[in-house]
Amino acid sequence: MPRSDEAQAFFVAVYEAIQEVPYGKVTSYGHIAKLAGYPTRPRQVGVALKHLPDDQSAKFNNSNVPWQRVINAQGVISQREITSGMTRQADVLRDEGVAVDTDRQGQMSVDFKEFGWFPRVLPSREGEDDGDEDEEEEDDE
DNA sequence: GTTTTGACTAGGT
DNA sequence: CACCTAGCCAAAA
Repeated sequence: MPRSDEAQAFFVAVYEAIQEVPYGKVTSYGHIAKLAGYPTRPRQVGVALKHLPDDQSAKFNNSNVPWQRVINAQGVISQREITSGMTRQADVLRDEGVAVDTDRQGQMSVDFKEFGWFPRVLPSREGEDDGDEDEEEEDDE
């Protein structure tokens, strides 16, 4: 629970933005920040998620906010204090049909190209030179 | 009160 | 490509 009203407003904006992420897709903290109207605070998005209530009776909680669809701009599930949380996130994503690959360093990455929400959050614009790019869908803003 | 931390990012070296 | 830095700002210490 945020202490100030201001922070609470931010939390709410973030949670609502996250609820817009479609099933089976992922997006970045930065993109959520922009969508919520606070383009300079991707970091605080992480804070909001960290404090997402488990309490199912709360207006926003870990079952009505698809927290698992938010990963970092590099397409990787961010490391956090509670390591098991990462595993759980990967698990839930796979359950949605999102392919999560774990590399040697224990980094769990998602192929943004295939599962990214908005194309503009792609970490890099590879493949545009040879035209294998699968082009974007449309979005609204 | 003040200081440190951190589920981030874009840009610079 | 691998690091480093500066912004960021709510929580926790």
